[in-house]
Order: sequence, then structure tokens, then C-alpha cells
Amino acid sequence: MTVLPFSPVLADDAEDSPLRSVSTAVAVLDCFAAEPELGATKVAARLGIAKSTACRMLAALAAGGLLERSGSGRYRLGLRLFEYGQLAVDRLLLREVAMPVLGELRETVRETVQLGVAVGTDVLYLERLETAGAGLRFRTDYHRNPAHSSSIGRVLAASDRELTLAILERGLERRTPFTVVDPQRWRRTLVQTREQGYATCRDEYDLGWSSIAAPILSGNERSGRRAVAAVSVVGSTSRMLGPRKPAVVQGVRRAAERITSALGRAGA
Amino acid sequence: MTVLPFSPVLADDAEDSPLRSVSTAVAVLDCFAAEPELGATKVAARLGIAKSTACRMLAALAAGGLLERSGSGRYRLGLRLFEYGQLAVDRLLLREVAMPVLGELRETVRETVQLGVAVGTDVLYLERLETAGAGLRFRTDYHRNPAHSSSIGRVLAASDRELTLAILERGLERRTPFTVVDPQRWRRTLVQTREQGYATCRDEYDLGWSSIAAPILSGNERSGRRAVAAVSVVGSTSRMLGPRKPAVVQGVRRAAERITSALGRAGA
DNA sequence: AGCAACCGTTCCGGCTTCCGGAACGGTTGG
DNA sequence: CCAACCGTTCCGGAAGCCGGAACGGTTGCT
Repeated sequence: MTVLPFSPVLADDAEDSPLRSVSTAVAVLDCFAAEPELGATKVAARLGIAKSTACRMLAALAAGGLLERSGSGRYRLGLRLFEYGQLAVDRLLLREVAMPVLGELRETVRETVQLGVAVGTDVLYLERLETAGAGLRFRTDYHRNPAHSSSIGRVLAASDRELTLAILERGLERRTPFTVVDPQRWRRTLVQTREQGYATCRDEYDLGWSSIAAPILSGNERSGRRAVAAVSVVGSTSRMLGPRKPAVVQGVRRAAERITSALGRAGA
Repeated sequence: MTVLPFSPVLADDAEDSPLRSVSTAVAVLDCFAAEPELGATKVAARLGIAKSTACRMLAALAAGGLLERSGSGRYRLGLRLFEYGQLAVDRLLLREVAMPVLGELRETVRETVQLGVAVGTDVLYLERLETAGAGLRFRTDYHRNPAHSSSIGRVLAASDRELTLAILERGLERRTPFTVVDPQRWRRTLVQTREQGYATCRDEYDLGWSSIAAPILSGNERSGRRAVAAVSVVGSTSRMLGPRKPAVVQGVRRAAERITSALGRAGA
């Protein structure tokens, strides 16, 4: 059981590691992140390998269950990956201690609550608890957001200089008219986040939807406490940033603090 | 977007396919299904390969993000698998059309609702919606059950002769004093399931917990309609099989029928 | 404290096994 | 009916992998 996920390098093109065929196989898997179904020809073209090689790779991955054959001879991600993925996230101490707190937070605020970590310059959502009353948008798609236009991403960047620089280097992509794309303004939001202990995100990703996030800290006092994850509440902008805002802010901060201390007790 | 997952062969030891190193890499991943953290030595021993080979495999998989390094030099499943897994399940048409129905079912019965498919002789849960009031057991662990002691498994086996035989061949393992382990009796539960159109499971997996499931059908009339998945409601035995049982049964059956017809409309 | 056992990693030679081009059968569409 | 396309198979050459042994670091027992 581990406290926290190691932040992996993103899709490294410089495949200098040995086990060339395994690296290729991983690259083949990566092709399916962008497109749901692919055939041998397209995979070969995308990776610059021979068609026969791609075909063998696909067959081998399908034999292992990581890919599955789609009716028309094409392939798609296999359910075994779903199993592995569930196992991976279940074994995170962070998620384990966070779950009950997230459940209570959802009851308190009656909105969708999320738990996210940074992966590269994105936010990866480890958990999302929906609330039936609150618009009921079963958005199971999107497990990842660009960090700059997310309250969780803002909280994480506020305590991680490297992440801040990486996000700025990648560029602040505009999603809505309200997305903060000016580097100076964006840095000021980080300052504000540090000062007030939480971050907000108003209509910056989806129009009409806003979120409030607070950091989960880890690490002992000597090595410096760092935000390793964050809790957020997301809902319609009027509910999030209207009169109920103080209550939501308090709920999110309390939840994050409780997870932080639970993590400290359990995880060394 | 696919209607249904292809039922994959389980951890095949007869790795006669080409791409030996890729097959080995998949086998390495499989090692982590049983144990959360493994080192090169243990992986090598478990697979009967050289330690150096195991080490290279682990390094290559970690370079691709499928594994991550745990502090003490050991490895564990990586978060990239979580991402892939989420993508895999999101792209299932089945899950997409089922989600809103499951949400409404949860509201109606106020219990935990599940969506499951057969993988080998197990039931794999694609979705599980918890209800706050109902005991609030955030059981995120267990994505798989033996099919014989699950109401979903019973529903699926009832319409799939091959699955029935596979389950019997594997053996009916006892989990509780109430688990049906006698093959004759178990087959009778299948007959009953077929007759009444739903399956029940009373204290057979966890004492005090029971479930009711109904089948989701697919395939046109000519090729024969087959149960490709099932919906279930799980809760304390008194709530499931007491006075509220008729209401739960009706809710589950209605939900399964709605998903079946939605699947028919959307998925050819 | 010192030693030993263990683990993850690296190095290197021999050879297994993989890569790529071309050909094959099936399907689609003009 | 033919042509274009796709997934798959075959084959030779050679590239990359496997396994044994040695290396540095840590752990744990004496």
C-alpha cells in the first residue's frame, strides 16, 4: 500500500531503454488513447513501423487481454486493462483514506466531489462521487484535464514550482472565454491560492461550471510538506460561487485537512 | 463504440504466440494481480525466468508507465493502467447506455446497484453506484467475484451453456455456510432463474448481504438473444429479501429491460 | 559493529527471435 | 469484374534478447 503515485514521464518518444519490443508494445497501447479503434495499418503508420510488426504486436497484446478484437478485424482496449487499473488505484493509500471523507463531503455539500493528482501537466481524477440532485451529469468521460484550468491543478501547482513551470511551458490553452490564459494573471491565481489556502476555478473549463479545491499534504516537516493531491467540489457556478461559497470552501478545506492527517497517521 | 466486451481467455499459460517478450511482459503484469508489490527476484521465480530478464521487463514496463517504482526498489501497477482502464470501459456502449438507468435505479431502491459481465468464470463489475444511506460500505476493492456465488453470475450462466459448464468444471467454492456448492442444487437455481426471469443470491458471498439480478440481452432474434451483462441490486439480506423484495425485483427487471432496449436501439 | 545474505542492477557472448518486405486471401466499393 | 485496401502469413538476415555471473547497496542477524 503506497501513499502516493509516482509521477510518470509522459509518452516518452526517446525510447532508449532495452526491450525494444516491449517499448513498442507500450507505444501501440498509447495509440489507443487517442482513438478507440485501430487496425494494423493505422498503428503501423502512426508508429512508423512495418505493418507486419504492428499486426504481431496487436495479436500479442490481444492474446494477453490488453487489447480485444473488434468485429471488423480492428482492435480496441481490453477489459483486462480495466481490471489492472482498478487494482492500481485501489492499492493507493491516498484513495483508501480519502474515500470515506469524500463520501461525507458529498453528503454535506450535495455536489459532485473529486479527488485528483497531477500527471505531467494534467490532473488525473482518481475518484469522482456524483450527487443525484446536482444536475446529474454522469460524466464518466474525462479522467484528465489540463491542470491550468482546473481548481485541483491550481492547488497542486501552487505548491510545486516544477509543475508551475511545466504548465507554463506547455502553454495555457483557452477552453472558454473565462479561461485564464495570461501567464501573469495565472501566476497571480497561484499566489492567491497560497494565501487563502484553496483555489477556485470559475467557468474556465466548462461554461456554467465552477469548482473549489483544497490541497492534501504529505511529507514530514523536515523534508517539506507538499501537496500530493487535492479535493475539489464542482457544480454550477451559481451554487459554487454564490451565497453558499463559504460553506463549500469550509467543507472542502476540512475534508482536505482530514485526509491529510489520516494520511499522516497511516502512511509513515 | 462497442456494444460488448469480448470475453478474453484467462491468463493463458500456453504462450504459443509470437512476440515472446511481449507475452512475457504481459505475464509480468499478471503477477501484480495477486500481489501489490513485487521485486525482480520474486517475479523471476514466479515466471521461471532469469532474474536479469525480469529486471529488464520491469524496467521497460515502468518506462512505459504501466508499472511504477515503489520506494524500496520494488514495483507496483502504474496509474497509466488506471487511465487505460477508464478509457476501455468508457468506450463500451453497454456502460454508456446503462449509466443513466443505473442512476435512476439507485434512486428508486436506495441501495447499491451494479453492472457486471462475465470474464472467464468470474463476474467483473463494470460499474457500482453506492447509496449513502444503505450501510455506506465503500467497498472499492473487489471488481471480480466467482460467478457461481453471485446473482449476476447466475443470470449470465442461466443463458450461457458454456459458462455453466466452465463454472461447474472450476468447482463451486464455499464462501459462507449458505453458498450453494452442490452442483445439482446450483443447476436448479439456474432453472429457477430462467423461469422467473431474475436471480437471487442470499448470504452466499458475504453473510448478511444478498442481491437480486436481471439479465441484459443482446443480439437479434435470428442469432438468438443472449445475456451479455446483468444489473444487480445488493443490500442487507433483510432489505433485499424481506417485504421490499417485490419492489426490488420489479426495479431490477425494469432497469435491465430498459438497458436491453436502449442497447438494441443504439447498437445495431 | 561486522559479516552475511539478499536484492536490484549491469555486463557480455551466443543464439534465439524479432523485424521488414513481399505475397496471400477476404472484403469493400466503384 | 476488377481494383484498392486491409489483416495476416511467410521467410531470410541480423538485431536484440536471454541467462549466468559479477557488482554495489541495504537489511538483518550474530
